[in-house]
Amino acid sequence: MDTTQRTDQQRSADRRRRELLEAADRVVLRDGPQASMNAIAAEAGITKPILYRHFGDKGGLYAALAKRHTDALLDSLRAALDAPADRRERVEATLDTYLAAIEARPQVYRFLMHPAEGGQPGDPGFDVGKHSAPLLRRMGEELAQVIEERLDLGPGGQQLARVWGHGIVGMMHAAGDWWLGERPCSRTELVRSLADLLWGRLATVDDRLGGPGF
Amino acid sequence: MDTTQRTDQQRSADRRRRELLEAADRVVLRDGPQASMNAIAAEAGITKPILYRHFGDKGGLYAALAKRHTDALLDSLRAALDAPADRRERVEATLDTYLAAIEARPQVYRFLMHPAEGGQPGDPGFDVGKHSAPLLRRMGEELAQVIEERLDLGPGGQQLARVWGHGIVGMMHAAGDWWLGERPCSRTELVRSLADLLWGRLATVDDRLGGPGF
DNA sequence: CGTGCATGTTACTTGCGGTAACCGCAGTCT
DNA sequence: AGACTGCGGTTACCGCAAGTAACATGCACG
Repeated sequence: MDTTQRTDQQRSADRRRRELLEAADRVVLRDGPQASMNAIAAEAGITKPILYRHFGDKGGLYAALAKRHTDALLDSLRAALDAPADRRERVEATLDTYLAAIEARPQVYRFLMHPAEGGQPGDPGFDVGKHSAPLLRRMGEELAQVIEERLDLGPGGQQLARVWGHGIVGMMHAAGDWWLGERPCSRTELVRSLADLLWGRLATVDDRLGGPGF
Repeated sequence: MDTTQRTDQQRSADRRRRELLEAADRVVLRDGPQASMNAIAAEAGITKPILYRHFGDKGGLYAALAKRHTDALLDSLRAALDAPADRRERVEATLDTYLAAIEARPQVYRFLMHPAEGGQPGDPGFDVGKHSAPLLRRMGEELAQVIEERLDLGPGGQQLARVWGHGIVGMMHAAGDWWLGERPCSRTELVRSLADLLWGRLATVDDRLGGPGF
């Protein structure tokens, strides 16, 4: 019964944790990445120290929250990647899925990408080595794995796949970020342009008249 | 004489400003993106309010500092872009230049990429819409311009060039960030892999045996 | 009943961005 | 000379957010 009690407690703790995460989600969706711990606690109907008991520090809460969204997004991306179509179509579907996601919930997206990692706690041991958003890294690694699994890249293929994974993800991210800010064209146009880039059009397009090309 | 006096003052103010920027540079190089205004002021041998008189707020100082480095980096990139060689070589040179820069001074690079934009001033009007690092945007626009100037992309070419500019820059950035953290290969290898990606190898490589390719 | 133990609170500390108010010294005007 | 002004500088402060210590409460178990 000690065990049953433990599990009971653990269950309730997990439920609580989820409620807290959903509250955090709501407030982040409303206030953006600058959501304060106080605000999140208030939204959850409790006070700060409980948050800290559950998540350690803000980074912990961020990590938990990010994991949820990242997992969800990665699931969508995997689905697009696994669709029964040719390579180009799958690439386009994946790009479109990502762009649709960031378009649908820009606030969450910004939170994931810009954790505002600066730490000014008395303790300077905050991990400064952490820099870019974990989301990018995870997407990069994931894509790398898919590439490596499915394409025959020859010797050194694993490394090449990782470079490509991170590179493609970065391309998607930067273009998406820019597009989200300026909305210079439709989503489908953007997808086509990026896919064209990935398909090597940069290498084959002609120079402009009167000078050496790019 | 009013004018001469004004210019004198302006000169000295500009000199001061430069000194301050160099001090800020030093401390950012030492402490990373989390450098505090106090620390910067101390390094410059003065106190906070002067910094604020010169730069308005932290964002202003960041912007000034970022402009310096961004300008310098963009100059290098332009040089690489303008080298007398064929397109592929120029692309590789550009990638290598960027990677060499971030490799040489990772702290500055992190500062530029992650301004820790969160604003908690009493004034809530802080521009939350600003998100990703201006450096990325500027590089993207710059590259877009070069692409648009030199390549004949047909109708809609300007838009395509911008997408590509931001996309390529993002690819470079994400791959570089990952590489800087894990150092999985040499810089030249990374450059080759990225250039291969840009050259459309993704589209032409064979599927792995036994399943549909990526 | 009292003893754990998890849950919750209030009240505090620290450190940062940002500002107000004051200081002192050049030069200038009368 | 002596009051006026502008500018580089400082101290001392506000507000706010992260994070913590210490105290309160409810509930199972012996």
